[in-house]
Amino acid sequence: MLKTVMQNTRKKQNIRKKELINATMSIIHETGLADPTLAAISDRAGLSSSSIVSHYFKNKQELLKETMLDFVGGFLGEMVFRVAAGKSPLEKIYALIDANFAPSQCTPEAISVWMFFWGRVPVNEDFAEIERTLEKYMINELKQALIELVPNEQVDYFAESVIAIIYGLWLRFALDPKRITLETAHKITIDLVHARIGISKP
Amino acid sequence: MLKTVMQNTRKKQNIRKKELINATMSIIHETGLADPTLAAISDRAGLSSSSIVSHYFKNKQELLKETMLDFVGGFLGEMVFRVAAGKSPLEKIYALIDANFAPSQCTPEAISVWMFFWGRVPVNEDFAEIERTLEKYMINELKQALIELVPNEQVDYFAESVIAIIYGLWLRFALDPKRITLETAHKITIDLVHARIGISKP
Amino acid sequence: MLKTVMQNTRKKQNIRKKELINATMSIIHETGLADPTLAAISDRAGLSSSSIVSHYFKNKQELLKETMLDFVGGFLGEMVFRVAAGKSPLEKIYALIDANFAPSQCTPEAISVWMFFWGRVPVNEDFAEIERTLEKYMINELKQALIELVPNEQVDYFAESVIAIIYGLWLRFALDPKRITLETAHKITIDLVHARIGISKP
Amino acid sequence: MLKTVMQNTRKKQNIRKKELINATMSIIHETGLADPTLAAISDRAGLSSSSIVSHYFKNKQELLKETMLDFVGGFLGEMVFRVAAGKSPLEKIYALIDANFAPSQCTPEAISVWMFFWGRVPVNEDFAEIERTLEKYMINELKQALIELVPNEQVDYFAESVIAIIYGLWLRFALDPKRITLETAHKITIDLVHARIGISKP
DNA sequence: GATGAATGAGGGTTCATTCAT
DNA sequence: TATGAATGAACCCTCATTCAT
Repeated sequence: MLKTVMQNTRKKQNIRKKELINATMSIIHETGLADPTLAAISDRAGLSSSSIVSHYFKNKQELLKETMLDFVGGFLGEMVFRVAAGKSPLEKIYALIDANFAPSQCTPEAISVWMFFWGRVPVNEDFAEIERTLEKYMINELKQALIELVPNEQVDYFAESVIAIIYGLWLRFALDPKRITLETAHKITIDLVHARIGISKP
Repeated sequence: MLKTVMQNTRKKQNIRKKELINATMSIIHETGLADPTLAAISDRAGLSSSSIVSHYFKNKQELLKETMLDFVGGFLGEMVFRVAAGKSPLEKIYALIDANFAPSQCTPEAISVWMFFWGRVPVNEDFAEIERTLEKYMINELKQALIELVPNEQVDYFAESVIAIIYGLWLRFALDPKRITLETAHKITIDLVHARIGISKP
Repeated sequence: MLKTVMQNTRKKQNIRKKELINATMSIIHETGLADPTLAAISDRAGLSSSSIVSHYFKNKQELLKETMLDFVGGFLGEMVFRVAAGKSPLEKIYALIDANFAPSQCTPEAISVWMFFWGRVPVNEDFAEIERTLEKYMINELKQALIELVPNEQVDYFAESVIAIIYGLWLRFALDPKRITLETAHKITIDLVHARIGISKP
Repeated sequence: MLKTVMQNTRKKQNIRKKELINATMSIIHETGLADPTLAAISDRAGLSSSSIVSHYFKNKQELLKETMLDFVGGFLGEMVFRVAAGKSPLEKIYALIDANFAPSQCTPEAISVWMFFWGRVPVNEDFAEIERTLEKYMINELKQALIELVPNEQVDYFAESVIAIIYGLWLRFALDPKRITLETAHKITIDLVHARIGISKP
């Protein structure tokens, strides 16, 4: 009985936290990557005062960190899941690419948040740590697949190529979504893989 | 006589402006991509008061805009010059890639300024306009070279691939310079071009 | 029966109040005489929410007032008891001095609370009233003893001297406990009494 | 010429700083030893916004520290001067006592500031350092005089007695100025000295 | 009785900008 | 040209208090 109450409380609290996190992402998108203010965030979340934030998060930085953990973590989870479902090495690579260009990552809001995140990585140690984790997982999954497709000594090099093209297309897309469609971006990446693997197997 | 005085004055004024622009870049680098404050900038420029800035620039935004014009313009000029020196289409492409990984663009400070610039493009219309110009020139030079190397209908697609990999490697390098050397980044780009052209000419 | 329940309830309530009062003193000591926050106090008392305080006290000021009543009242009671036990006028004066330097008043926490109290007297009317009561009792006890030792017209003057030296040594001790030991402080006061009475009876 | 300008500027700045310091003391007195707010201070100084304070002081703590340096320093200077003017050891002790009860230290505002200062010494390290300096000088002057009046081994003990009675009377006076006049306080101290020296020379 | 949610006021600080000199 | 003075807006954060459960 007590347990139920506590779970409900816990759940309720998490719901409100999630609402604030969502509000944060929403505001980041809306104000164009500028530092979101707590006032705007709490207003968006339907709360009346910015002081409520400290009820749920230690401070602004903590809110931002948890927002990114939620966001990047969501992507990471989806990616790992997709890759795991790949039957062959090549399929796994495709899955990884697909994850990067998945609809959930391509909404205007998601793009804004990614840009916000990347732009702050060099300044924000919390963000940097998240980025390191993200990159570790991505590069790891990629290498595990590549190792069966290319000579050992070329794995690192190929992995870097694939990651780079994904990041690059993402950046291009974010800088001006009208310049390139996601489909094209997706295709370019796949083609690159083909080309690289093609020339690596004489 | 008066003209000479005015020219001197004008020249002097430009010198001071350049000093402030350099100070701006210096501070951007030092404070880690955070919004530089006028106080920090004027201090770095050896001026004692931040109010002096409005003698040379309308406001902070104007200073930032001119800083980016100076910085991005410098890169653009160098790039155009290098490409023009290329004897063949392929050489021109190499030249364009070389320009992107040129030493002048790879100092820690230059990397910081690039990141600052890119991160603000979605927020700052002035920056966005500069970015559009930059991209127009780059893509133009690239296409002029590609048109002689690949079928017409593939030019856009190839150009986008090359630009994307450059941007991607840049982003990777900026996020963590220790993860990849510029030499590797350079080589990956060149290899990509080879691979793409390779598979496009069976 | 009902009465018993109510008494128990009343007793329980008083226990909780006392816990909060103790917590208040504990926090005052720990945070170094700064204004204690209700959050810190309720946390120290083992309660999870600061809002519980208003169940037991009207508001923060009331809690502080009752804390001081408890603390100063404790000292006052002890002092009155000690003085009453004195057999002669001189013994009563000694008892009064002893009470001021009694172990219970000399713990680091007690010193902090005294300092907090004195420092707030000029600001806090509740505290001021408590201080007036304290002083009234002390000076009264002192004068009743002195009246048998010195000429009538000098009683006020002597009383003031003794009280002042006690307060002064206390302040000195509180400002830096390492500068003077309590034993020395005690001795100085006794000596003063001797000296004063000595010269008053040629 | 330039020097004159700089001096004027410097002087002007110091004038404004002094105004803010005076405003701080004024507000401390008026709001009854509570932490003065920058808004109240700048308002009192005739400035419109609290932000101006950071033009002259790093932050609030710095303003408070300099206020106390100014205030306590003023007393210390006066005391040292008075003591130096004393012709004999006894005169020097009288001078020290006089300094403590000098009119400049006995205005209602001065009393408030002293109470504010003492109350914060245990919390504020800057204040503590000032207090240590003050006490060092006072005790030093006192001992130099006492050494010619009482046996060597009693100097410390006597000095502590005198300081304590001064502090005590001060505290008494501050807690309720109506309870004791400064004249009486002064007389009590002098009498104590007589009494102590009297009994020390059998 | 006890908890967590929510509010609103207030404070210190930063900063771009304007103005007088 | 250059400086220092001054302003006002904005922001984050703390905290006592109230309310529903």
